[in-house]
Amino acid sequence: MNSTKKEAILDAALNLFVKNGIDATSIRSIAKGAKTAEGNIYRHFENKNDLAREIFLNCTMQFRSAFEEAVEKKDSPEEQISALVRSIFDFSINMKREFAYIFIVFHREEIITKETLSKPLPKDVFVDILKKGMEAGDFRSVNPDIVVSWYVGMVQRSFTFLERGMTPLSQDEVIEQTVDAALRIIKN
Amino acid sequence: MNSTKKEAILDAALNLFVKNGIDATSIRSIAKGAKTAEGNIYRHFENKNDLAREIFLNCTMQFRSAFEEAVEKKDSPEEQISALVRSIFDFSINMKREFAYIFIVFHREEIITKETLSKPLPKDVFVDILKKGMEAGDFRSVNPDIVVSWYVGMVQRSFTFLERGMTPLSQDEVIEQTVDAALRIIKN
Amino acid sequence: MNSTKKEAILDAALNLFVKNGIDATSIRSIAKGAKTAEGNIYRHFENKNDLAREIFLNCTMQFRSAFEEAVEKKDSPEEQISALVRSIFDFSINMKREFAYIFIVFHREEIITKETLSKPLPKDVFVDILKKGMEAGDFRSVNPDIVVSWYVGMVQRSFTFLERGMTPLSQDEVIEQTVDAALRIIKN
Amino acid sequence: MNSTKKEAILDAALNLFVKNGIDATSIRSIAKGAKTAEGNIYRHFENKNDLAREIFLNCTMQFRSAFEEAVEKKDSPEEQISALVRSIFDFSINMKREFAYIFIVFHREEIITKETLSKPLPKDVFVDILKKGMEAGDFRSVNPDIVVSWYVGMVQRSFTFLERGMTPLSQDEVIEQTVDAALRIIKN
DNA sequence: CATGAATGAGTTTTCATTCAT
DNA sequence: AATGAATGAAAACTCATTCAT
Repeated sequence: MNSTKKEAILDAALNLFVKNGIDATSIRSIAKGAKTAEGNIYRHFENKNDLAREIFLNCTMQFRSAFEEAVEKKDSPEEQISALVRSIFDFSINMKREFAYIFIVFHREEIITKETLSKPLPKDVFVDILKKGMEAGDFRSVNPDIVVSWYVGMVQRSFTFLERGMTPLSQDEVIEQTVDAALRIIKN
Repeated sequence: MNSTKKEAILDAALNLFVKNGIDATSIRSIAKGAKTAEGNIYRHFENKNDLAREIFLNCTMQFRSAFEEAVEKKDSPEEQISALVRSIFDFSINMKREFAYIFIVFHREEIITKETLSKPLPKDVFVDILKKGMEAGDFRSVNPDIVVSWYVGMVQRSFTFLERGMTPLSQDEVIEQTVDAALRIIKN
Repeated sequence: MNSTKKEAILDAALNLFVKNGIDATSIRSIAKGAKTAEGNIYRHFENKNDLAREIFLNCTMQFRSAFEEAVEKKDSPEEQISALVRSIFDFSINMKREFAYIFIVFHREEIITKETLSKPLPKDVFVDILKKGMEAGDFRSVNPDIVVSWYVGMVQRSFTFLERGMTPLSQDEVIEQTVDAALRIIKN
Repeated sequence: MNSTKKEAILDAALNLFVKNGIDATSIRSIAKGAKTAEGNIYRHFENKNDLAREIFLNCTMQFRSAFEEAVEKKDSPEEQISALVRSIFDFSINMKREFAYIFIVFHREEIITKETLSKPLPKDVFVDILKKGMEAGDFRSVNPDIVVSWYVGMVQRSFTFLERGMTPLSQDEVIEQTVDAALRIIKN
């Protein structure tokens, strides 16, 4: 499945980081999971933080790609926003590890340096669509950055409620209603 | 400030947990912060997780109290919801440590056991108001649990964007617009 | 049951020392077992070793008393030796804690100082009978100290074999045969 | 002397365990004695109990080998039993650490699990010779397991008396008389 | 007399990282 | 390139002992 040792290491590390947390994951357990030797990890990554950072960049890239794909198939801004919100849910379900990981590391400044955040981020796709929709008069005028932050927060937290059994709704109901709420926020 | 050693320990631990994360905070550093001996922490708490759990319960209790106070002064459901959303922001600003801490521990199952979640939670206050507003016809009919999850997610993530400099808006602007968006979601 | 706190402490300590070992028994657990406070133990004993030493002296005194009682009822040296060997078994069964404890501490020089061994010891009773039996011509001439050491060793180890299920014999069979063997060793 | 680090650890640990007891021996002191780092001990052994267990197995293997060698050179059962009892003394003198250690750990169930005792034990050699001697009519009929337990107990305790200065006999006298007594127990 | 909070040195164990092979 | 033994600092936690109340 993993063509190279490096990929095997990245994959094993992501698994363990999400399952047990970054601090509770030892280099030795990553090496075991990747079926390689401990010392070998240091051939591919400077240290544990460097490894964690590279995983973060992979995850955000995939998140961004998911957004780009979601938008491509749709025409109207409203449909595009629907598709985008839906794609956050899709990502959080199908790429559970990657979605969880992004929020696990996001506030760890030893790992996510300012420089890391200077690369293209997932939210940029969202912001572009919102801007177009506002210009076209489909959406009311709001700062698009804050809208994206609302959307991500809504999905993330409603998903947590779902997982923790804190809401009686089904997964599909949560998705439908969140998409609906997202549009209510910005429609004229 | 801290009348008892136990309070000093709780206070120092909260400081460090929020600043450096729970795993990266050693018992020794907590002892140092509380100006007590390491061993003494174990007289008051079974172990590190037990300490973390007690802090969580303190924080959620305070969060809930903040909600209850916010609601008291207002009459109409709409004003009450505005006040509640605003009080999340207030709490996230004035009780920064407590607010941050709640989300830091929330998904750590070694600390937040099912039993921990069986106690009265902050969101219950919110849910009550939403139900009343729906009955009174002020709000459209949506599952109140999911609405609360949206609100908390919106505030939490927009606050993170604010802190990380990812939005050009001022703090007050973020608050006003988030309160506005919150009402748009549920109004008829 | 324990008329004084001191007795309660001695009793709780003996229990725990035999069950878990001396090192693995904390002052706190003794205090808990004796339903008193930790600090209170230091009112009655200088330190943990002092407590362990006093228990040892109690146990050996009781062991010695058991020997004295066993001898009293018998007349001939042979019957007396039989009764004594039997009484080691009796003691090892009825005063299991005390018997086990004696051998647990015996080689711990921090606890059993040379001075401790200068007091009247259980084996002295044995030695007296053996000497009398030799003088009377009932027993062959052997150093009585070494004979006692054999007897104690035989009982102790055969009892261990019994407890560990390493012999198919019943408890009574082991006792009878050991008494028989003890006599064979010294008879003319 | 120790070709590998692992052997150095085993050797240093045995020294300290016998000298100070297992509980009173810290991993740090073992590491120091073996001239290695503390952490390295955990590469070779799971934990302290695991280390103690491996030492026990080494010791009993050597004890058994000593028995096997002792028997080889002799023909008649009586000579063989004499040689065996003598070899317990030899072992207790020349392999003082190993002999002492066996009895130190024997009753610690965290270390000597039932599984540990399922391996070939020293006493088996003894039992075989006794059985042969009984069949040949040289010895009276007694359960051989209990006889071995007597022998081991006699040697062990008479040796303790010797070391503690509790008998006026010399080492050689103790040995001769114990061998003599051992035969008296089983001869017809 | 009794209590139990406080101390701080000590214990076992883990782990990121290095390096000889 | 790959391995995994070795290192030693640091972690969580324990405990005998003291002492203010």
